[in-house]
Amino acid sequence: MAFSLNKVMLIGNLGQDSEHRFTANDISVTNFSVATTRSYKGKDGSWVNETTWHNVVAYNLSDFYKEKLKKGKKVYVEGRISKRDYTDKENIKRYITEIVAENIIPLDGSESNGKTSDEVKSTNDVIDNQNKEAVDDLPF
Amino acid sequence: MAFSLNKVMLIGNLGQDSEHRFTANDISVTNFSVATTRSYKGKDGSWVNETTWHNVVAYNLSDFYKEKLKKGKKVYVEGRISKRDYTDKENIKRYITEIVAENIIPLDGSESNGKTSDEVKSTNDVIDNQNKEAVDDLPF
Amino acid sequence: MAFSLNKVMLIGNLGQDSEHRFTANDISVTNFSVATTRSYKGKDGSWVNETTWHNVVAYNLSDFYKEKLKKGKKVYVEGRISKRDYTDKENIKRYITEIVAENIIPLDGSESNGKTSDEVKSTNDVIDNQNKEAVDDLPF
Amino acid sequence: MAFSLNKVMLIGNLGQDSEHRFTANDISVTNFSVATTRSYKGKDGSWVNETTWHNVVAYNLSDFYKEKLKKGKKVYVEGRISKRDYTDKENIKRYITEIVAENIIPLDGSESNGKTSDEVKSTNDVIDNQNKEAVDDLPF
DNA sequence: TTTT
DNA sequence: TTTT
Repeated sequence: MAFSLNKVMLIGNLGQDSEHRFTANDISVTNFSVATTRSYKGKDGSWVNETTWHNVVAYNLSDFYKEKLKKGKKVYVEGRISKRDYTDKENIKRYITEIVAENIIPLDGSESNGKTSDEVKSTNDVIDNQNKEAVDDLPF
Repeated sequence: MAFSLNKVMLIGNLGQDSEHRFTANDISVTNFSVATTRSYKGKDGSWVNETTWHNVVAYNLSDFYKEKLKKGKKVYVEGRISKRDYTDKENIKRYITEIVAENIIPLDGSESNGKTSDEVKSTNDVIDNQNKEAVDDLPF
Repeated sequence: MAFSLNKVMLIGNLGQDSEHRFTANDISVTNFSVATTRSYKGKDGSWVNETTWHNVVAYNLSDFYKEKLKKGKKVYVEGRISKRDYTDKENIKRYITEIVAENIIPLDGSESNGKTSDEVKSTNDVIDNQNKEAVDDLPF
Repeated sequence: MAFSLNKVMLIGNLGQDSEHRFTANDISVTNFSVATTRSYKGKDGSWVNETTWHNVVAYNLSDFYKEKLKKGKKVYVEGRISKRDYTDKENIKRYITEIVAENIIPLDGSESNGKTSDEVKSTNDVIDNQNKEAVDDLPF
């Protein structure tokens, strides 16, 4: 079935600097968490803030994006919901829900990084590599 | 911080009939699961189908929608990602990720249900009740 | 500035069969229009239906999709807003707003077309060709 | 038909300060334009930037949002595509495509405006007034 | 657990 | 011009 849609769009701030590693296949993997907050009026009429933390994983990000993904920075993330399970050290099966990023837009001021848009290229180009076959078999 | 975005859009099929219950506060709660499938080329060049099951919860759905949400039916769901934890019967803390539906569009043929659009009203109207204060304090 | 987002998502029905042509560069161009309808309560309390027609253009669609895009069929279209101008036969400058499709999902029953998913491939693969350089220079 | 979807999501910068007026019915109307830019590789291999200007209209915005919508500011706009026609001063029938905003998120640094989130309330609350009947009969 |  |  290729006739389905699984799309997530987030705008929020990073809780920590993003973390980077490489797989045995030399795929770059970036992880970071994004907070979104919903405000609603509670029973007593006061506003309540409810924060949700989203675990995001991005493959083959360029250094340009890695440097942008720092603690506190605001970012737009578009991707898909992915679920996987693992067994923790206490031998309990755990389930994880992650957002696999397919497009990232840094939303904070540029702080004059000296890069031209020619150097940066489109975000889409940077991330579309995730669909390469090797990535699809990553062990996570 | 109300300046964030947490949006999910799904198109997929229900794995089972939706389930309905009422809370002590008389809030109608509907649960169902939606499958989305991603196809990608595996290492050996053949197409691989990867299905993700999404748990969806909708508040205060009208009977019209409840009747549409049957096993196998295709549906569009727009909502937000919500996470909560609970302790299972073995006293293990478990985390759940759900989609809280804010808009639902049935995508299957009408099968001539005889309702006029005046009777049905807008989906948005039906679901926007979820933002009523009572709902925000549901115990789940 | 590559740090922007221009995304459109439609679910609606085709008003007519899609039309197909090829450019001098041998790029396949598909055009069709999609209706979306919004219902709202008018001043007198009765429901009013307001239909908007969206002009959609898709590049390099496979025959599989071309055959699906027939009058009356329901479809999901994801793409971007594009504007262009031209001078009509009365020498008046006209402006056109189109949706350039980047993903299409047929939403109507399959009517047993006999194709396997291996033959069909992912919609994304089919349409991602639009980003090839040749397409970006199409004379419209 | 309430079974359709017409959704637009933009992230871009305002070309000018937003403009505000009131209708005879005392509905606040805010207009502004947002630029999005797409980068693609042209035939000669160099990057080409293609900017699209989107006309956005928002109803019943609070002063808080009006003050944020200034020239150059970055903003997220979610809404629907709306088309209307009018006859210009040369008696030519013209067609306009606008984005009717249903959610707006200012994306630039807060510059310490001294408002608490309690004062600001949710963006959604601010804008959902647009669905009030009076608005639906605005003469444009 | 669905669907094509 | 579609659909429910």
